[in-house]
Amino acid sequence: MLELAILGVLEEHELHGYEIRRRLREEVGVFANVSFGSLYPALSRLERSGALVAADGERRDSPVPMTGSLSGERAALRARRAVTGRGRRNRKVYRVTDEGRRQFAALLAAEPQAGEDARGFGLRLAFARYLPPPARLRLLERRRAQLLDRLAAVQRSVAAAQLDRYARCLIEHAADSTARDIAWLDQLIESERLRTTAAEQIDPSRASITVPALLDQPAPGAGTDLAVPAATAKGQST
Amino acid sequence: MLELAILGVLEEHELHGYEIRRRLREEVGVFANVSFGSLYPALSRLERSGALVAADGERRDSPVPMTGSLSGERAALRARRAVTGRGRRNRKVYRVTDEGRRQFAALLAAEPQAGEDARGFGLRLAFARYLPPPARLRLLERRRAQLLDRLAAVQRSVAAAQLDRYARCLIEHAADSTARDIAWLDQLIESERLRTTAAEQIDPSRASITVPALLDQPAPGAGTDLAVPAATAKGQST
DNA sequence: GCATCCATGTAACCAGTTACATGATTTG
DNA sequence: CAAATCATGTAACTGGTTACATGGATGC
Repeated sequence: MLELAILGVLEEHELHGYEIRRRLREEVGVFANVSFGSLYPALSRLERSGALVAADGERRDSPVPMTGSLSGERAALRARRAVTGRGRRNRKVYRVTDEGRRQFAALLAAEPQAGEDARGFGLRLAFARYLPPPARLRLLERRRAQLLDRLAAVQRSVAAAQLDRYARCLIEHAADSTARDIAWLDQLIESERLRTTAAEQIDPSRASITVPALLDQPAPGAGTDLAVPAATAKGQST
Repeated sequence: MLELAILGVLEEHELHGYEIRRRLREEVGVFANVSFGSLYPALSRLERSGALVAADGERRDSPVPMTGSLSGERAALRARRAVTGRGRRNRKVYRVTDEGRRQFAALLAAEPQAGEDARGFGLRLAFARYLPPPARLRLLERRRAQLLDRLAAVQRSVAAAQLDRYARCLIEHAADSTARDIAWLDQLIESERLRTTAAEQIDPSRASITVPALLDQPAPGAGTDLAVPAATAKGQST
C-alpha cells in the first residue's frame, strides 16, 4: 500500500524521503501524515527489492580528512551547499527503476482483497492515469459494486436492529454518504465511457493509440462536455 | 478501540463472542467484520483485566465420565441442549462488571489522540447515549474541528498542487464529502443544544436529571421538532 | 553559540488481519 | 453419518504507529 503510493509519486519526479512525504500529503490525500517511521523503512525495502535506486542528492563525502583547520571544513560544507542551492544533510534522492515500474503497474492493477477498502481505492484512483482505460473502468466498477454491497448491508441493519437516536443518526448518515459515493462513481464511470467512445469516433482505426494521447493533456479547464468535477464537487468548497 | 466496542454492546445485554460480532456488525456499523482472531483475544484481555466475567451459557461440563455407553452420552448432550432451547458448543457468555463499566466510561470519554479518526468518532457516537450531555457535545465539536482542519488542508492542496484529472476529481470529492460531514455535525450539535435547553425549560431546577430521562426513550419516530435524521439522511436510502 | 528546522534512520509497539485447529449442534 | 453452521481459540504476520537517536543547516 505505502509502497504503491511511494512508487506512484516517484513515477514522475525523483525525490528524497522528506519531500516524498510532502507530495503524499498534497497530491494524494490518502496517506496524508505517513510517519517517517513507516516511510524510511518502506524506502529501504523498495531499494533492496530493486524497485528504487538512491542517488545521493549531492556528493556523499569527499572525505575531508580532518585537517584540523576548522575554517577549512566549514568552507567545504559551504561549497557543498552551493552546489545544489540549498543543500541539507546528505539526502538520498530516489529514482524508480524498470523493475520499480513493473512493480508499480502490478500493485496498481491488483485488486484489493482485504482491509484496503477506501484507502486502496483512493490511492489507485489518484494514479489512475497510469492505468490503461479498461483497467481504469474495472477499478471504478469494482469499487461501485463494493459500495453497493455495503449500502445494502447498512440498509438491512437500519431496518432490522432498533437503534437509539445516535446510532440511527450515524448509520443513516453512513447510508447517505455511501449512496452519494455511488452516484459520484456513476458519473466517473459515465465520463470514462464517453471518453473512450469519443476517442474512437475521432479515428476508430487507432482508438487504442488515441486514448492515451488524450490522457496526456492535463486538461485543467478543458473538455467541459465530459468534465465530471464541475458537477460533482465545487459548491461547498468555497 | 475494539475493547470499547465490545464493552459498548455488552453494556446492555450479556452475550457470547459470536453474537457480539453480529451485534457489532448490525448495531455499530464501524467494526463490521471484526475477525474472530481479534475478537476472542480481546475478550480474554477484558476478562483478565476484570472488565468482564464469563458465565458459561449452559453448564460447562458435568464431566460425563466416559461410561462407554454412547447412547448415554448422547442423552446427556440432548439434555444439555434442552436447558437453553438451542445450545451450541460451550459458549462463554460475557457480562460487564463494575470495573468494566468504569473502563467503558473512561474509553468513551477519552479523546482519540492519533490514528483513530473516523472510526473512533463513529464508535463513540454510536454509544453517545452513555455519555453525559456535555461530553456528548464535546465529542461532536472535537470532531467538527478535526474535519474543519482537514477540509482546510484539502482545499489548500487543491489550490497548490496541480493535479491530473483523476487526482483532482478524487480530492474534490473528498472536500465535498468533508463539507457535508461538517454540515451533518452542525445539525447534530444544534439538535443537541436544543434538547438540553428544552429539558431545562420544562423544569430548570432539575435540568441535569431531566436530560438523562429524555434519553431513555428510544424515540423511533417521536420528537419531530428536534429530529436530525429526517432532514439529514433518508432520501437516497430507498 | 543556541534554538530550530530539515533529513534519515532504528526499535519497540499496537491493533488489527489471515490461516489454522478444534469441537458441538443441526439438518438432510 | 456427512455436511453445514455455530462457536472458540492460537500463531504468525501485516502495516502501520510513537519514541528515540543522530546529524547537518539556518537564523538570531
